[in-house]
Amino acid sequence: MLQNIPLFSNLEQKELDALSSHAVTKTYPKNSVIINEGDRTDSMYVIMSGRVKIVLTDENQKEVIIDIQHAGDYFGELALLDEAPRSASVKTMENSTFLIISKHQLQKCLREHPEIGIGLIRGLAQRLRATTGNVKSLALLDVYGRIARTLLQLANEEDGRQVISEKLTHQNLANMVGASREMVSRIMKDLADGGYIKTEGKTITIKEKLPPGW
Amino acid sequence: MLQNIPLFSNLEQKELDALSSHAVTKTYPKNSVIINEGDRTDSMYVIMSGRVKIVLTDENQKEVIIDIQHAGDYFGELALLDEAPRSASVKTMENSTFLIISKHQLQKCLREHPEIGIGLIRGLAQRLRATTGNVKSLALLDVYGRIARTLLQLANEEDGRQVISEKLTHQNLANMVGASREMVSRIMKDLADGGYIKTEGKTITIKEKLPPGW
DNA sequence: TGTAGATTGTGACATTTTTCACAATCTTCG
DNA sequence: CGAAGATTGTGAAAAATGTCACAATCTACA
Repeated sequence: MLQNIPLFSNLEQKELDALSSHAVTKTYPKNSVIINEGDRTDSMYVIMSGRVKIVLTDENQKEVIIDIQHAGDYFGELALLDEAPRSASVKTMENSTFLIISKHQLQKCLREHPEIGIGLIRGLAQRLRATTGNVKSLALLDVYGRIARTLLQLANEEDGRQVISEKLTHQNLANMVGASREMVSRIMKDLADGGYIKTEGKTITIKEKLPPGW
Repeated sequence: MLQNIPLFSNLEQKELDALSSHAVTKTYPKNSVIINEGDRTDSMYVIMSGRVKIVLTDENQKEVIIDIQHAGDYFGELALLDEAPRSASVKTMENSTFLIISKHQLQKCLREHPEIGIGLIRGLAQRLRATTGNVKSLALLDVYGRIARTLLQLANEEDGRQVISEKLTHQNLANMVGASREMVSRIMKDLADGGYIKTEGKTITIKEKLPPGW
């Protein structure tokens, strides 16, 4: 299973076995909290199946979703680099199972396979760029612009069409762009009415280039 | 000079010499653009003197300031990790001089001194946490809250008082929190009137705990 | 030391976004 | 299948924030 994960893909079979034999596999039901912002836990999690959201939460439980991850993705790796508390929470959006690798275990593995470290760092750089992009959106775009950007980022080319297969409620989208659920509903409706997107079942297709400023 | 920079502080004198002898020192006047978001340059810059702002810019020149850096700080290190274009621009806020280290040069140095890599990574982790905190503010706090948070972050303890020595215009602050200059003026005035902060010359003192929600 | 340019303060309005309150659909799963 | 719970759509009103337009200070430097 691990060999499908880019981060570990160039480990040999026996290393993979070593890693997974020392790691714990655990399954959580939908809506479980896996990591709590502020906690001082330090394991890294590889998603074997399911889906999670990485969130920042308010004292009033208002949340921002900074990422949604799927099987093959991993989170919690920041704890490897310092002793700081968790910077975000992670919650399952579906029944999900994880491979949980302890900091100790992973560090051992890193010493033997420095190339994993490189991968980890590259991933970190990507996350920083993505998060920086988020700041840019939040500070410079209005709600419409943020939604448009988010939709485009979620979309994958599928025979000439940009398709979003991620199952998202308006509330989810709202939490991703830092806006109210109602605002998202209205804008999604406008986009659909304008012929820019089409919702079929749970997938959204972007039909035309989204209008730049509306 | 380099030995005062934490990142390089545990290099021996001759390494420092080697690094700086292969690096270029350059001075730029106030308001120069050092790095342009989107460019594919890949040097790292150490600030020897002066002050810069790391900014994200709009097509209409509206900007967000994601960081302000001083002598001893460094930027541009993300380019070491991948081939991606610059994720932000850097502009001098004052006449500033930099030590410019090429990617090639730094990589050589890294091979000989892996501990520098560790420092670099730690710094990266910190930046990611800081940027994540920024997203949280932008998405969950109103302008007042974002200003309060920014002021507290800029402040340093100085004989029992929280003092901000950074010289900031309201426009700067506005660009840091993603708000209009006028909004910042009004809120700063309210804070002063309420006795929460006091501006003396160019330094701001936070007199009392800032009211949580106002 | 003056003065041009930058910065700040502020009222009046315009715009954007949120909030509230329901009704109307969907979905899920016992 | 059917009911409970989630999700969506929408109008009206409130709240937050931005914009504009100046006047009043500051500040830097020629």
